[in-house]
Amino acid sequence: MTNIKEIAKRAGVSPSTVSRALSGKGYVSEEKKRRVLAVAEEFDYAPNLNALSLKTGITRRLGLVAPAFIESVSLFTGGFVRAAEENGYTVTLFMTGSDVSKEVEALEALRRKQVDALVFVMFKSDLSLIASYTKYGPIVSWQRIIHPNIPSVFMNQYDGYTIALEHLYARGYRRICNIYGSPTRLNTQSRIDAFRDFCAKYELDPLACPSFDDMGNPSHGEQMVRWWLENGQIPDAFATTNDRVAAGMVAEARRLGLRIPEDFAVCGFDNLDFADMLDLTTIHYPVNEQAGNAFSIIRSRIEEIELPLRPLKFHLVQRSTT
Amino acid sequence: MTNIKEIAKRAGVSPSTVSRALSGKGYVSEEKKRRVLAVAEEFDYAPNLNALSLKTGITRRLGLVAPAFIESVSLFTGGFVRAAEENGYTVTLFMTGSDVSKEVEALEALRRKQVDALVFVMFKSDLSLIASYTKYGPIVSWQRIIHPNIPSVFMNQYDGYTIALEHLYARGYRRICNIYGSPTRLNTQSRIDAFRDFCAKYELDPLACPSFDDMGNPSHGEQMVRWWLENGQIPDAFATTNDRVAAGMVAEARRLGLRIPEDFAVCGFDNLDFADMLDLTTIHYPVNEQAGNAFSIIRSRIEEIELPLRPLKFHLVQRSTT
DNA sequence: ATAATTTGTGACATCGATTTCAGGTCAACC
DNA sequence: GGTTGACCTGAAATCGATGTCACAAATTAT
Repeated sequence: MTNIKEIAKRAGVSPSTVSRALSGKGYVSEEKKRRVLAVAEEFDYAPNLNALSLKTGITRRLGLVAPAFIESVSLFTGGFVRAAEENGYTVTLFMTGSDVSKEVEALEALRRKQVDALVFVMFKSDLSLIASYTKYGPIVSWQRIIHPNIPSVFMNQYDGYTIALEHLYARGYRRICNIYGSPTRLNTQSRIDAFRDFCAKYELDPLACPSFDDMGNPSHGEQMVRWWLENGQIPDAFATTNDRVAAGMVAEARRLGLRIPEDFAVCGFDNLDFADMLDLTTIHYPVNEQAGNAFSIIRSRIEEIELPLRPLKFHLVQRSTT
Repeated sequence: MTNIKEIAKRAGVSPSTVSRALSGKGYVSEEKKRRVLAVAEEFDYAPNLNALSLKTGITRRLGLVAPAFIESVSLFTGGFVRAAEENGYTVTLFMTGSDVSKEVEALEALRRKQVDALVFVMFKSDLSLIASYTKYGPIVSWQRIIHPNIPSVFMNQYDGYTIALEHLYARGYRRICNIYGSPTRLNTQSRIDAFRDFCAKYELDPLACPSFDDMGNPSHGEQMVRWWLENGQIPDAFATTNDRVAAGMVAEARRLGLRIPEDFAVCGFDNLDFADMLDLTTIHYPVNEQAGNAFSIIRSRIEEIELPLRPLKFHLVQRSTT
């Protein structure tokens, strides 16, 4: 274990001088600097980051809290880690399985100074509980929330959903069915608003087709197709929560011998990897870049600097399901 | 910042006694113990983990090094993080983008005691370079390698590939085409062996159908389909590197109006999430459990204990593409 | 020539914990 | 009564870095 003291002894100087020589801060004579650098090189010196963290109170480690590493989370994680590493930060993972006690463990890690800040991809805890930890470091949320101390990097899905609806309309579909996620999420409300405004604009009857709540998995998509086959005429098109639901619909339709988009059209949301494989029309959600913004917010708080956030936009990726 | 000294003062004892009271090691009178615990509670004490790491030389942090968070990596990561967290470890991510210098950064993090051990999901560096860091902590590889100091948790794909081939044979396919990954990987060699033995067993002509190397992405699968349409009669069935290639084939076939499995059958490998959505027959690879084994190896080295590894097996998941 | 800076260096305190060590009390045992 | 050992406690060293401070030498300014 070559530490700074060891190097100091070998180079015939004090530990303070070694520290100065290596960090480049403060005055050190050229000659001693050379000697220290040579010795450090020779004895393969590497600073102990734990000592540094203890001394400075800064770890340059960020915690990312997510329920599981399903695809959209992986996308976010990838973008976040890239941004972090480019700026000399490192990312520590906390996997909660939507278990509140695991979320608390992540919060405790912040309190115990294992990480400098946290980003919650998704959480179940009370917002007030999470907020009570902001005194230990910045906390950012991807999940759309409103709280003075916890910035959230959500994108307003009103715009994205409107793009989907306009696209379906342009393709000639008139009986459009909405498949929503959890009604308690703010994003769902935005989508409902988007649909209402869309109907008003084109003078469509918003009641011509029911909406469905709490859909999110492929199995929900499968159920949806079967439900319509048993309960009346299937709508022209479906605007869905996400690609996973849409994928379930496409898969079930194929199994049942239905044709897409002739029998019904489907538009996904997110543009995950597999959307391409399924040839699914979808709304591209720039998750990667958004994760970069989450990092920028955290960094600007930690380093107390202004950082610009990249403006992000949804856009349509048309494929063969509409 | 309530530290142990603060608690000591408030409780009217020495820091040593506080430490003993909280850790439960050594003698402390019942009365002082109660007092210390009460004060710690009251002042919301939480130990500083950096101080602990510095003192003990142990961080209980593990590094996971991967090129990117594509699906199979996410699966591995999920399994690894779960196992780690269950045992009081935390996982820090290093994303390399297959860049050797980024791999070195992860190795340096081990040297600087930011993590206690590393698991490489995949790497490009020289094995000898990585091996030179094993003196700083255990290093485990998922990528199949052979090195005395770096255990690798690979599964022999001979067995898995044989299952795929036997299945295709049982379904009546005789002209079977192999789509391999990188020929330098040991797993590819195992698959080639599996195919040779398979042909010998059923007296098939191993030259009746060419094999393809270096395939790994959906786009490769698409190219493959088009290549066959231009270059002669398409084989009965394809055994592929992974689900991604298989997905590309399925997608392209649908686009071109080919029927699967009538025009050709496809068997994937890995059983990733989207295989289900595509209704893809594939070989299930227990990545999750294997990640758990990777953790067990690391833990057994760190804590110097014996831990059993779970025996893992490939199995077929039949869906509609064969 | 003297005052004021700039440069260069090491001793020492500090970050926040654990752990060793030395010393003290008290009961039990021979 | 003296020895032994369990119980209890706090001072001080330690982990490995940084940074303040005091002091000295060299350089520049007045």
